[in-house]
Amino acid sequence: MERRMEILRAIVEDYVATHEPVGSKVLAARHGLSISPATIRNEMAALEDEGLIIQPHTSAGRIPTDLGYRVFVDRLSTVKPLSTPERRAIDKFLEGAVDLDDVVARTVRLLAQVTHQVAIVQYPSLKRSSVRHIEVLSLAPTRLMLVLIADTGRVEQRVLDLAAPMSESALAEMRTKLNGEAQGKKLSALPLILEAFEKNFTHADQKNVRTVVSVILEMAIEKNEERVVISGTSNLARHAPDFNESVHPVLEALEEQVVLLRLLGEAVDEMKVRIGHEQEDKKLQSTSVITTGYGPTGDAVATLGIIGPTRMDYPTSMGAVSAVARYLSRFLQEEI
Amino acid sequence: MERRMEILRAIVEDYVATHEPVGSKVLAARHGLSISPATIRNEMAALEDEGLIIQPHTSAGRIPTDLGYRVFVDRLSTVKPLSTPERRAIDKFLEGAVDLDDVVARTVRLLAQVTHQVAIVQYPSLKRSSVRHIEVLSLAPTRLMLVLIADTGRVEQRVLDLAAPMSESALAEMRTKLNGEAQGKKLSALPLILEAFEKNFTHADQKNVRTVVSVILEMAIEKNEERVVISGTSNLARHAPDFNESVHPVLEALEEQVVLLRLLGEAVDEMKVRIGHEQEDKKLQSTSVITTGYGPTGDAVATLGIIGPTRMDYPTSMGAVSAVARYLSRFLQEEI
DNA sequence: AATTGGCACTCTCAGCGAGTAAGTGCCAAC
DNA sequence: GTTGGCACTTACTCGCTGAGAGTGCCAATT
Repeated sequence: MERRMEILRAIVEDYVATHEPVGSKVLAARHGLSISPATIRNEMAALEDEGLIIQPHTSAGRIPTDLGYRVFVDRLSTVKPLSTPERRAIDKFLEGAVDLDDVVARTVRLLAQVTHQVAIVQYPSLKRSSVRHIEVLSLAPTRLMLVLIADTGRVEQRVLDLAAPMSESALAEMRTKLNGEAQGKKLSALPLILEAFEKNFTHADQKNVRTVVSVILEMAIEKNEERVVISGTSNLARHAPDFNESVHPVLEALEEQVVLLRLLGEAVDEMKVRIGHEQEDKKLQSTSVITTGYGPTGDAVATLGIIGPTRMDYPTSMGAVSAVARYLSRFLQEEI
Repeated sequence: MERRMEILRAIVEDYVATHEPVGSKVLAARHGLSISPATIRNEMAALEDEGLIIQPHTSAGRIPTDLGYRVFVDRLSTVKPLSTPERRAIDKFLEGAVDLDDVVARTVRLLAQVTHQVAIVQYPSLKRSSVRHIEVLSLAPTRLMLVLIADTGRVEQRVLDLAAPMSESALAEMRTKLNGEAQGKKLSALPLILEAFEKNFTHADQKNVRTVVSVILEMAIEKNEERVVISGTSNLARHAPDFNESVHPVLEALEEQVVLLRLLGEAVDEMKVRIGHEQEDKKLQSTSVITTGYGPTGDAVATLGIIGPTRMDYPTSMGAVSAVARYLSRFLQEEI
């Protein structure tokens, strides 16, 4: 049994490296297995019965099935660590970042470059952020700008029009009370906290305050609650033949925010690998996705990952994803 | 001569529609040209001498060269207007937009959808914007946030750390004077205007003020001065065989901001078409690019456009690009 | 002088058959 | 349980051929 798994491992590694179905003879030769091709053939027949490998046609070697990759990945004890120059590259890539947008943009490019796959990085989730500061600016008598700054570094802003002008003193009062109520609180708690907020104000101001509160809630909860950036789509075309006929459906799927968000899922700490048909999305069933959470505090506040052909180098890719997430978390902790 | 151009037009239209080299016989049949295939063959030989069409091989029909498309486009007197449902779709697409980010994001998706090509939209250029408001927020004793609001709707923000704390009154003074100096001025004029700005302050504050000014200049001039968004890359894969062998280099080029910016060029009002090898970028020489400027005031403050295979429907695509730019300009004028 | 029909010529493309190489499954021997 | 041997299956690569498309050119026509 153990030997059979060893053979599966060899098949996966060989196939990933060569992109060609692997036969019993080359397997015996190339890997240091001290057994004959005939024995390997017997084991291969068993592996095929178990649904872990198939032959594309009778006279060809074997290739792993999605299930085969799954077993391969599950039996991995360690992911491959990055090389020193790679680690240095990460440091250099991140070091000049000036704000969150910049960090995220750099990270996604970095991840695409290191893995040679499509990379996706989610912004820290507003849901898991707390309010650091809410600012209210008066741009014109009936026009305000709201700026919401979260502890994860996210900054959301919106311009809004008021029905009636608001005095500078009322504005200042609102600003103070708003921060008094909201600072340090989870964004997801804001609807409850600000429910009757306008009661604190004179009747004349209540309508305006209500408008402001509704926009704040919109920023915090409804609107682009989750943001995702993507990079390295050209890598898809590089291993084009891997995808059933065409990269088109894959590209199409990656253009939809909804799909990406579902792909990343709820942010959790441990690394997740979804292989081929384990994916719900039909268009992505010739791809595998590796994701992991990241966050300044150690708790995951968002997810990042890569998408590539099912025939990918899982140990190396998993190593890269995990390393980039770790570097990013540390960077956020120090800088934001 | 006129007839010869008529034949070129027919070849281009036929080839764009069918994707197949067009021969003299079908040309005579399909288009209402009242001349015989033999005559057409003579004219075709002439067109080939002029470098406007070629045959892929001896026994095939003719296809237009880049130069052929160029002549075809230059002789277009009118672009094709959009259909009513298309126009309605544009209105509907834009109407719910809440801020500039939203408008730009919707526009780029819209343009990709209408043209079935890759769409790119540049944010209004900061260079061509004026200062509407500069805000300075105190997040912590030595930590400020600067918000720069431009008249084109762009909002840039940055967090910075001060070397020493700054009093609330000094901050207020800086805010007032900053707006006094800068409001209404072109962003490109800021370096000159703020050159000796710190002289207005007490010696104790000068260092901090200098820091703030340098960050403002960075926001206004150096950093992401130009931003570009892109959409519809999956459309590339749809007409994949059009590109020399692979979409890979094209996708690669489109991932580089620098390339995109060069592609869009300086914002100018009139529509520009660049065809195949007219492009400087080697990777894009199997594509054509259609761009035009847009802006709330009628003056172009930025550029938008599409990228597709050289074999594209120019009249329709040009119509769509121009229409979307017009709608966007009007929307910005009303809303921002 | 321009246009047209006819025709020989060229070239691609699809289909076919044969030979080759790879790899398997099975069986008998170890 | 492992191994070597062997017959069998199948994809892939050529070269070949015939069909089809389209041209260029020439002589006849208007």
